[in-house]
Amino acid sequence: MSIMKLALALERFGFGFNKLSYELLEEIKPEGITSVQFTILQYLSDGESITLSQISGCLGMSVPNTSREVKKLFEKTLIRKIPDEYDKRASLISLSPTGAELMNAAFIRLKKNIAVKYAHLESGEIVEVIKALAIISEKLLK
Amino acid sequence: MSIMKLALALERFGFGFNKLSYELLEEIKPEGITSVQFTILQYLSDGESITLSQISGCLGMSVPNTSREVKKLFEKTLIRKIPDEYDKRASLISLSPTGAELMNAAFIRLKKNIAVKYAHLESGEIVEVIKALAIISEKLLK
DNA sequence: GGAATTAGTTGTCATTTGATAACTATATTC
DNA sequence: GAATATAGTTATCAAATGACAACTAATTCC
Repeated sequence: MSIMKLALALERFGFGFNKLSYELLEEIKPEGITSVQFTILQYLSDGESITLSQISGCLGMSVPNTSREVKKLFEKTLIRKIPDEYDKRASLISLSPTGAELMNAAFIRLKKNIAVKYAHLESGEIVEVIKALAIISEKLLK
Repeated sequence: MSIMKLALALERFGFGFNKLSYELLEEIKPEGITSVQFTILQYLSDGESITLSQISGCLGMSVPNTSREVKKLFEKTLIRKIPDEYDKRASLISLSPTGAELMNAAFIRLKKNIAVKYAHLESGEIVEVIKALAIISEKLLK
Protein backbone atom coordinates (compact mmCIF):
# COMPACT_ATOMS: atom_id res chain seq x y z
CA MET A 1 0.00 0.00 0.00
CA SER A 2 1.46 3.32 -1.04
CA ILE A 3 2.15 6.12 1.36
CA MET A 4 0.32 8.40 -1.03
CA LYS A 5 -2.89 6.62 -0.13
CA LEU A 6 -2.07 7.26 3.50
CA ALA A 7 -1.61 10.94 2.76
CA LEU A 8 -4.99 11.10 1.05
CA ALA A 9 -6.72 9.22 3.85
CA LEU A 10 -5.01 11.33 6.48
CA GLU A 11 -6.00 14.58 4.84
CA ARG A 12 -9.68 13.65 4.64
CA PHE A 13 -9.65 12.22 8.12
CA GLY A 14 -7.91 15.24 9.57
CA PHE A 15 -10.45 17.58 8.10
CA GLY A 16 -13.34 15.70 9.67
CA PHE A 17 -11.64 14.99 12.95
CA ASN A 18 -10.54 18.57 13.46
CA LYS A 19 -14.11 19.67 13.13
CA LEU A 20 -15.25 17.12 15.68
CA SER A 21 -12.62 17.99 18.21
CA TYR A 22 -13.13 21.70 17.70
CA GLU A 23 -16.81 21.26 18.48
CA LEU A 24 -16.21 19.02 21.47
CA LEU A 25 -13.62 21.38 22.93
CA GLU A 26 -15.72 24.50 22.27
CA GLU A 27 -18.55 22.90 24.23
CA ILE A 28 -16.49 22.10 27.30
CA LYS A 29 -14.18 25.09 27.38
CA PRO A 30 -14.56 26.77 30.76
CA GLU A 31 -15.83 30.32 30.98
CA GLY A 32 -13.23 33.07 31.01
CA ILE A 33 -10.53 30.97 29.39
CA THR A 34 -9.29 31.43 25.85
CA SER A 35 -8.49 28.58 23.48
CA VAL A 36 -4.75 28.96 23.90
CA GLN A 37 -5.05 29.08 27.67
CA PHE A 38 -7.22 25.97 27.60
CA THR A 39 -4.58 24.19 25.52
CA ILE A 40 -1.93 25.09 28.08
CA LEU A 41 -4.10 23.73 30.86
CA GLN A 42 -4.53 20.54 28.85
CA TYR A 43 -0.76 20.20 28.60
CA LEU A 44 -0.57 20.49 32.36
CA SER A 45 -3.42 18.08 32.98
CA ASP A 46 -1.31 14.97 33.20
CA GLY A 47 0.12 16.35 36.43
CA GLU A 48 3.67 16.91 35.21
CA SER A 49 5.46 20.11 36.10
CA ILE A 50 6.98 21.77 33.06
CA THR A 51 8.86 24.95 32.36
CA LEU A 52 7.70 27.91 30.33
CA SER A 53 10.14 27.01 27.58
CA GLN A 54 8.68 23.54 27.34
CA ILE A 55 5.15 24.90 27.04
CA SER A 56 6.38 27.34 24.43
CA GLY A 57 8.01 24.52 22.47
CA CYS A 58 4.99 22.22 22.65
CA LEU A 59 2.56 24.91 21.54
CA GLY A 60 4.81 26.34 18.84
CA MET A 61 4.26 29.73 20.44
CA SER A 62 6.98 32.27 21.13
CA VAL A 63 8.34 32.49 24.65
CA PRO A 64 7.09 36.05 25.23
CA ASN A 65 3.56 35.18 24.14
CA THR A 66 3.60 32.01 26.19
CA SER A 67 4.77 34.01 29.18
CA ARG A 68 1.87 36.39 28.72
CA GLU A 69 -0.72 33.60 28.63
CA VAL A 70 0.84 31.76 31.54
CA LYS A 71 0.77 34.96 33.51
CA LYS A 72 -2.95 35.31 32.87
CA LEU A 73 -3.52 31.75 34.06
CA PHE A 74 -1.47 32.51 37.14
CA GLU A 75 -3.52 35.61 37.87
CA LYS A 76 -6.62 33.46 37.60
CA THR A 77 -4.99 31.13 40.16
CA LEU A 78 -5.35 28.18 37.81
CA ILE A 79 -1.66 27.30 37.85
CA ARG A 80 1.19 27.53 40.29
CA LYS A 81 4.86 28.18 39.73
CA ILE A 82 7.48 26.51 41.86
CA PRO A 83 11.02 27.85 41.58
CA ASP A 84 13.35 25.30 40.03
CA GLU A 85 15.85 24.57 42.76
CA TYR A 86 18.58 23.74 40.27
CA ASP A 87 18.08 26.75 38.03
CA LYS A 88 16.95 29.93 39.68
CA ARG A 89 15.94 31.47 36.37
CA ALA A 90 13.30 28.84 35.73
CA SER A 91 10.01 27.85 37.32
CA LEU A 92 8.18 24.56 37.24
CA ILE A 93 4.61 25.16 36.23
CA SER A 94 1.74 22.91 37.20
CA LEU A 95 -2.00 23.07 37.76
CA SER A 96 -3.15 24.58 41.03
CA PRO A 97 -5.88 22.72 42.90
CA THR A 98 -8.37 25.18 41.39
CA GLY A 99 -7.00 24.55 37.94
CA ALA A 100 -7.07 20.80 38.42
CA GLU A 101 -10.65 21.01 39.54
CA LEU A 102 -11.53 23.15 36.53
CA MET A 103 -9.95 20.70 34.13
CA ASN A 104 -11.50 17.76 35.88
CA ALA A 105 -14.94 19.31 35.55
CA ALA A 106 -14.25 20.01 31.87
CA PHE A 107 -13.26 16.41 31.34
CA ILE A 108 -16.45 15.20 32.99
CA ARG A 109 -18.46 17.39 30.63
CA LEU A 110 -16.47 15.98 27.73
CA LYS A 111 -17.20 12.43 28.78
CA LYS A 112 -20.89 13.22 29.08
CA ASN A 113 -21.00 14.83 25.65
CA ILE A 114 -19.17 11.92 24.09
CA ALA A 115 -21.41 9.44 25.83
CA VAL A 116 -24.49 11.19 24.47
CA LYS A 117 -23.07 11.69 21.00
CA TYR A 118 -22.06 8.06 20.62
CA ALA A 119 -24.77 6.44 22.68
CA HIS A 120 -25.84 4.51 19.59
CA LEU A 121 -22.53 2.62 19.36
CA GLU A 122 -22.58 -0.99 20.43
CA SER A 123 -20.00 -2.43 22.76
CA GLY A 124 -18.16 -4.17 19.94
CA GLU A 125 -17.94 -0.99 17.94
CA ILE A 126 -16.49 0.87 20.89
CA VAL A 127 -13.79 -1.76 21.24
CA GLU A 128 -13.06 -1.45 17.55
CA VAL A 129 -12.79 2.34 17.72
CA ILE A 130 -10.52 2.28 20.77
CA LYS A 131 -8.23 -0.18 19.00
CA ALA A 132 -8.18 2.03 15.93
CA LEU A 133 -7.29 5.07 18.04
CA ALA A 134 -4.46 3.10 19.62
CA ILE A 135 -3.09 2.06 16.24
CA ILE A 136 -3.04 5.62 14.94
CA SER A 137 -1.49 6.91 18.14
CA GLU A 138 1.17 4.24 17.95
CA LYS A 139 2.00 4.64 14.29
CA LEU A 140 1.46 8.33 13.60
CA LEU A 141 1.70 10.26 16.83
CA LYS A 142 5.01 9.13 18.23
CA MET B 1 -16.39 -1.86 26.82
CA SER B 2 -17.62 1.29 28.46
CA ILE B 3 -18.12 4.50 26.60
CA MET B 4 -16.14 6.19 29.36
CA LYS B 5 -13.06 4.43 28.14
CA LEU B 6 -13.81 5.71 24.67
CA ALA B 7 -14.03 9.24 26.05
CA LEU B 8 -10.67 8.89 27.74
CA ALA B 9 -9.03 7.43 24.65
CA LEU B 10 -10.58 10.06 22.43
CA GLU B 11 -9.41 12.90 24.63
CA ARG B 12 -5.82 11.72 24.63
CA PHE B 13 -5.90 10.94 20.95
CA GLY B 14 -7.44 14.27 20.07
CA PHE B 15 -4.77 16.15 21.91
CA GLY B 16 -1.98 14.41 20.02
CA PHE B 17 -3.71 14.39 16.69
CA ASN B 18 -4.58 18.08 16.83
CA LYS B 19 -0.95 18.88 17.30
CA LEU B 20 0.05 16.75 14.34
CA SER B 21 -2.53 18.22 12.02
CA TYR B 22 -1.77 21.75 13.19
CA GLU B 23 1.89 21.22 12.30
CA LEU B 24 1.15 19.59 8.97
CA LEU B 25 -1.27 22.33 7.98
CA GLU B 26 1.00 25.14 9.14
CA GLU B 27 3.74 23.76 6.93
CA ILE B 28 1.63 23.63 3.78
CA LYS B 29 -0.49 26.72 4.24
CA PRO B 30 0.03 28.92 1.19
CA GLU B 31 1.51 32.39 1.61
CA GLY B 32 -0.90 35.25 2.04
CA ILE B 33 -3.74 33.07 3.31
CA THR B 34 -4.99 33.01 6.89
CA SER B 35 -5.99 29.85 8.71
CA VAL B 36 -9.69 30.50 8.35
CA GLN B 37 -9.34 31.26 4.67
CA PHE B 38 -7.38 28.06 4.19
CA THR B 39 -10.13 26.11 5.92
CA ILE B 40 -12.70 27.61 3.56
CA LEU B 41 -10.59 26.61 0.57
CA GLN B 42 -10.36 23.09 2.00
CA TYR B 43 -14.16 22.95 2.18
CA LEU B 44 -14.30 23.91 -1.46
CA SER B 45 -11.60 21.47 -2.48
CA ASP B 46 -13.91 18.59 -3.26
CA GLY B 47 -15.21 20.58 -6.19
CA GLU B 48 -18.73 21.15 -4.91
CA SER B 49 -20.32 24.56 -5.23
CA ILE B 50 -21.76 25.75 -1.95
CA THR B 51 -23.44 28.88 -0.69
CA LEU B 52 -22.11 31.36 1.81
CA SER B 53 -24.64 30.18 4.36
CA GLN B 54 -23.41 26.62 4.00
CA ILE B 55 -19.81 27.67 4.53
CA SER B 56 -20.91 29.70 7.51
CA GLY B 57 -22.72 26.70 8.96
CA CYS B 58 -19.85 24.27 8.37
CA LEU B 59 -17.29 26.57 9.94
CA GLY B 60 -19.47 27.65 12.83
CA MET B 61 -18.68 31.22 11.87
CA SER B 62 -21.24 34.03 11.64
CA VAL B 63 -22.53 34.94 8.20
CA PRO B 64 -21.04 38.45 8.25
CA ASN B 65 -17.59 37.17 9.16
CA THR B 66 -17.82 34.41 6.59
CA SER B 67 -18.82 36.99 4.00
CA ARG B 68 -15.78 39.06 4.86
CA GLU B 69 -13.37 36.15 4.48
CA VAL B 70 -15.02 34.92 1.29
CA LYS B 71 -14.72 38.42 -0.09
CA LYS B 72 -11.01 38.41 0.61
CA LEU B 73 -10.64 35.08 -1.18
CA PHE B 74 -12.61 36.49 -4.10
CA GLU B 75 -10.36 39.55 -4.27
CA LYS B 76 -7.39 37.19 -4.37
CA THR B 77 -9.18 35.45 -7.29
CA LEU B 78 -9.01 32.12 -5.49
CA ILE B 79 -12.74 31.48 -5.67
CA ARG B 80 -15.56 32.32 -8.03
CA LYS B 81 -19.18 33.09 -7.39
CA ILE B 82 -21.87 31.99 -9.76
CA PRO B 83 -25.35 33.48 -9.25
CA ASP B 84 -27.85 30.86 -8.19
CA GLU B 85 -30.36 30.78 -11.00
CA TYR B 86 -33.16 29.74 -8.67
CA ASP B 87 -32.47 32.29 -5.97
CA LYS B 88 -31.12 35.63 -7.02
CA ARG B 89 -30.02 36.46 -3.49
CA ALA B 90 -27.58 33.58 -3.33
CA SER B 91 -24.35 32.67 -5.07
CA LEU B 92 -22.75 29.31 -5.56
CA ILE B 93 -19.14 29.50 -4.47
CA SER B 94 -16.41 27.27 -5.82
CA LEU B 95 -12.67 27.29 -6.33
CA SER B 96 -11.38 29.27 -9.29
CA PRO B 97 -8.74 27.61 -11.47
CA THR B 98 -6.12 29.60 -9.56
CA GLY B 99 -7.58 28.47 -6.27
CA ALA B 100 -7.73 24.86 -7.39
CA GLU B 101 -4.12 25.04 -8.47
CA LEU B 102 -3.14 26.56 -5.13
CA MET B 103 -4.89 23.84 -3.19
CA ASN B 104 -3.53 21.16 -5.42
CA ALA B 105 0.00 22.41 -4.84
CA ALA B 106 -0.66 22.51 -1.09
CA PHE B 107 -1.89 18.93 -1.19
CA ILE B 108 1.21 17.84 -3.05
CA ARG B 109 3.35 19.45 -0.34
CA LEU B 110 1.26 17.68 2.27
CA LYS B 111 1.77 14.33 0.59
CA LYS B 112 5.51 14.91 0.42
CA ASN B 113 5.69 15.91 4.08
CA ILE B 114 3.67 12.89 5.13
CA ALA B 115 5.76 10.62 2.97
CA VAL B 116 8.94 11.92 4.60
CA LYS B 117 7.53 11.88 8.11
CA TYR B 118 6.29 8.32 7.85
CA ALA B 119 8.91 6.90 5.52
CA HIS B 120 9.83 4.39 8.21
CA LEU B 121 6.41 2.71 8.13
CA GLU B 122 6.24 -0.64 6.43
CA SER B 123 3.59 -1.47 3.90
CA GLY B 124 1.63 -3.58 6.36
CA GLU B 125 1.60 -0.80 8.90
CA ILE B 126 0.28 1.63 6.34
CA VAL B 127 -2.58 -0.71 5.54
CA GLU B 128 -3.29 -1.02 9.22
CA VAL B 129 -3.32 2.75 9.74
CA ILE B 130 -5.58 3.37 6.75
CA LYS B 131 -8.03 0.80 8.06
CA ALA B 132 -7.94 2.43 11.48
CA LEU B 133 -8.64 5.83 9.94
CA ALA B 134 -11.58 4.36 8.06
CA ILE B 135 -13.03 2.83 11.20
CA ILE B 136 -12.87 6.09 13.13
CA SER B 137 -14.32 8.03 10.21
CA GLU B 138 -17.13 5.53 9.94
CA LYS B 139 -17.98 5.33 13.62
CA LEU B 140 -17.21 8.80 14.95
CA LEU B 141 -17.31 11.29 12.10
CA LYS B 142 -20.67 10.64 10.49
C1' DG C 1 36.21 36.33 36.42
C1' DG C 2 34.58 38.13 32.07
C1' DA C 3 31.90 36.86 27.84
C1' DA C 4 28.45 34.57 25.91
C1' DT C 5 24.24 31.88 26.54
C1' DT C 6 19.83 30.75 28.45
C1' DA C 7 15.14 31.38 31.03
C1' DG C 8 11.92 34.37 31.51
C1' DT C 9 9.49 39.19 31.66
C1' DT C 10 7.49 43.37 29.96
C1' DG C 11 5.80 46.33 26.56
C1' DT C 12 4.31 47.55 21.96
C1' DC C 13 2.27 46.98 17.58
C1' DA C 14 -0.14 44.48 13.72
C1' DT C 15 -3.15 40.95 12.24
C1' DT C 16 -6.76 37.68 12.80
C1' DT C 17 -10.90 36.47 14.48
C1' DG C 18 -15.43 37.10 16.90
C1' DA C 19 -19.67 39.83 17.81
C1' DT C 20 -23.20 42.78 16.41
C1' DA C 21 -26.01 46.39 14.15
C1' DA C 22 -27.87 48.22 10.09
C1' DC C 23 -28.69 47.59 5.59
C1' DT C 24 -30.25 45.83 0.44
C1' DA C 25 -32.42 42.62 -2.35
C1' DT C 26 -35.00 38.67 -3.12
C1' DA C 27 -38.28 35.08 -1.68
C1' DT C 28 -42.09 33.36 0.87
C1' DT C 29 -46.35 33.45 3.39
C1' DC C 30 -50.87 34.66 4.22
C1' DG D 1 -49.95 42.84 -2.26
C1' DA D 2 -48.37 43.62 2.40
C1' DA D 3 -45.85 41.49 6.03
C1' DT D 4 -42.32 38.55 7.11
C1' DA D 5 -38.36 35.71 6.42
C1' DT D 6 -34.05 34.64 4.16
C1' DA D 7 -29.27 35.39 1.70
C1' DG D 8 -25.87 38.21 1.81
C1' DT D 9 -23.14 42.81 2.47
C1' DT D 10 -20.91 46.51 4.89
C1' DA D 11 -19.19 48.76 8.79
C1' DT D 12 -17.58 48.98 13.41
C1' DC D 13 -15.72 47.47 17.67
C1' DA D 14 -13.47 44.25 20.88
C1' DA D 15 -10.72 40.41 21.97
C1' DA D 16 -7.25 36.92 20.89
C1' DT D 17 -3.13 35.89 18.88
C1' DG D 18 1.42 36.61 16.56
C1' DA D 19 5.82 39.14 15.98
C1' DC D 20 9.45 41.46 17.92
C1' DA D 21 12.51 44.59 20.67
C1' DA D 22 14.53 45.49 24.97
C1' DC D 23 15.40 44.04 29.26
C1' DT D 24 16.84 41.34 33.99
C1' DA D 25 18.75 37.59 36.25
C1' DA D 26 20.98 33.33 36.38
C1' DT D 27 24.04 29.99 34.18
C1' DT D 28 27.73 28.16 31.46
C1' DC D 29 31.91 28.45 28.95
C1' DC D 30 36.60 29.50 28.44
